[in-house]
Amino acid sequence: MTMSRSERPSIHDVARIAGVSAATVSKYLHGVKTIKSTNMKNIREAIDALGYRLDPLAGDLRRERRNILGLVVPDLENEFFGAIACRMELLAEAAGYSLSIASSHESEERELRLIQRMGDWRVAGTILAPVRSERGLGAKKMVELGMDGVLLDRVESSDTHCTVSVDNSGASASVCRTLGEIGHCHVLIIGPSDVSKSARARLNGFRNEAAQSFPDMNIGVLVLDADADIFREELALYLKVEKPTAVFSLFQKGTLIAITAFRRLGLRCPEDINLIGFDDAEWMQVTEPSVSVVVQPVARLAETAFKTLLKILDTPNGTVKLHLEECQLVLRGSVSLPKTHQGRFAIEVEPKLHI
Amino acid sequence: MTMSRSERPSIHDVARIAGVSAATVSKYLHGVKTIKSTNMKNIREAIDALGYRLDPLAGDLRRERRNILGLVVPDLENEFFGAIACRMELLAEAAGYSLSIASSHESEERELRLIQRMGDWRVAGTILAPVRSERGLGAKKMVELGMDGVLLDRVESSDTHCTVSVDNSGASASVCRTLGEIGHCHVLIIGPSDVSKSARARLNGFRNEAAQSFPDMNIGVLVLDADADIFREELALYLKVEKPTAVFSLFQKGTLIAITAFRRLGLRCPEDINLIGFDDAEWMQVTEPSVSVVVQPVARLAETAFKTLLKILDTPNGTVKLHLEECQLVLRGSVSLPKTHQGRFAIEVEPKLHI
DNA sequence: ATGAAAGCGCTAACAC
DNA sequence: GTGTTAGCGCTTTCAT
Repeated sequence: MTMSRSERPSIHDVARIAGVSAATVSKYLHGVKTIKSTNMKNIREAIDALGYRLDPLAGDLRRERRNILGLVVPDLENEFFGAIACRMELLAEAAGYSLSIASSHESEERELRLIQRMGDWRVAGTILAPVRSERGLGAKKMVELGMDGVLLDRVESSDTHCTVSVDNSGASASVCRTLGEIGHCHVLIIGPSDVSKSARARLNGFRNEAAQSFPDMNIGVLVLDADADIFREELALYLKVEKPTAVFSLFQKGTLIAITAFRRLGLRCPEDINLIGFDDAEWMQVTEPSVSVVVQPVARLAETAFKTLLKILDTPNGTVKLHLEECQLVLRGSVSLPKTHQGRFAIEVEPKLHI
Repeated sequence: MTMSRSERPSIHDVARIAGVSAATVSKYLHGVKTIKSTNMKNIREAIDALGYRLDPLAGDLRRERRNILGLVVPDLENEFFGAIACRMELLAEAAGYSLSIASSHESEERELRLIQRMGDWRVAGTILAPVRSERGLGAKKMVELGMDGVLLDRVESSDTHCTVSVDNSGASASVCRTLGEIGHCHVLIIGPSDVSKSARARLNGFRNEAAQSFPDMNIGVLVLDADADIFREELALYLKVEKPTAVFSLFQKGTLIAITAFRRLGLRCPEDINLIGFDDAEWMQVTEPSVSVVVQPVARLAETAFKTLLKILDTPNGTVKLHLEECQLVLRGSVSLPKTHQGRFAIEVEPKLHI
């Protein structure tokens, strides 16, 4: 009773031992119910005896559509995308797919190559969190190759893709309203160097809300375009000279830099200056003061993107659509809150530490 | 000039158009030099005309050994393993492999299933960062399935696998020496609930060094076994009652909790109490005070593990071996440093902020 | 309810 | 140098 010629038993080995054909074993393995029970028993026993396991790769080669999904994120070292990857992994698994995870290391050229590679693997669908936007190199390539997929997180609406993103603009408007209502008339916004869609949406969301609700608000903008240390000095200079009463950081790194800048200037927060950051992190609850932040709904983001992808795979002619997930503004020690406050977004004040 | 029957051109389409056989195209694609230059040209043109791309899956099915490597880590949300995954991705790519990344979500049962799955895919080799240790479910399964691979990061030496890890024990000894030389006689060590090999090595490394060099040092140990908030209260109670002069946290979360506990008790750091944490993070340079830490050499860890794996794939009978990578103790504000200090490990005092 | 046969796209042995 | 042939391990008609 020897195996074909390879190390590992194939479906034919199982078939031979069970006294049926490979086709029947294949059916058994795929849950086809119309199999004589004696055969089922024989097959089961043969599988156990051999320790047989289906080779997903071989199946995928034969199948019209492969059971593989691709995920491309800008950076796996980033906790946010790490969390996204974690969720996707579970979701893909639950849906019977393998997930191929890759990261573009914040390079659009690499993003392009990764999309190409996903295409090479003929993945059934791809979730792309682009480096830049829905019009970046990767998204274009997906169209060019006719690949199904959804765009995630640094995107606005697109007419070629379904996109899933956080409501950056709305969340920033909420931040603006919060600061405005407290009475801040001069806010400095600090943003990342890259011109990612989300950063721009955050900036514009704030500006538009200010223009509408607080026309007198003075808004400064500083962008980190070189070294972090240089940026910190620029920031310190601005704080010293212009004396804004609040800082809104559009990205985690900026939030960190702002705190260190405050400390070096001897600025007390929230007494001398207030701070709100976009995107939460564990350490932000531990700094002195703890940082008020816009919390992004990572899990919901992943789920929406995934469900949308499955829907696209089901119905290739689905409508192209933008999904927006709402954020939550969590106020902590870095903002001096007045007695009453109300905003369109959920606001949680000094929550229990979730470490 | 029609393609076989599939959407995408196959190697046969290229062959037909170029007027050669598929075998020749295959050779061309794999860099075989002995091809008539007119044929090379024709092949190149056919490939361009069709937009042909090699299907790695089909090739892998045929090949004796697949060009896929597996990476299993405990948690992708964890920056440390995110960084590991990032490096591995690049290394695998450079070596001509696809990398399949999966995370066990800190569950040994899941780890087992993931190893099984890597086996199903017949990956050429697997890098496993186990949930528990070199004797966990995943490592056992690898042996059972005869899978080649190396174990990474929560491991000591094993006689079934090559293992790559940080010198936890040595780094902790260095921490012990540092604290002892400063004059601390009562140190509280806080550890994670899980009984991971690294946590145990860190604890023992400290204890052994203390036993040898500072026999009078009083060492308390507190383990986080339930909720973080409960743990913080236990910690606060210990600090208040036992009054240790230094805390050594074996894990990031513990470091965070220690800082908040200090603040709530009104303990000034480093005046009233010193703190050293194992494993660095960006925010640790921003807290007040900044946290002294043992920095793990992530990049070197990944490289060593990867190189070791390649060596194993080359020479199946290589010697089983433990690779230890040295850590670096970085002293920041949370430790009150005396004038002179020397240790076996590199010590960097108050470095420039790298944000 | 089952099996024979064809083939997914590629590679490898070997003959020419 | 190049082509022929024979699969890799599986799925999928389609006939029985």
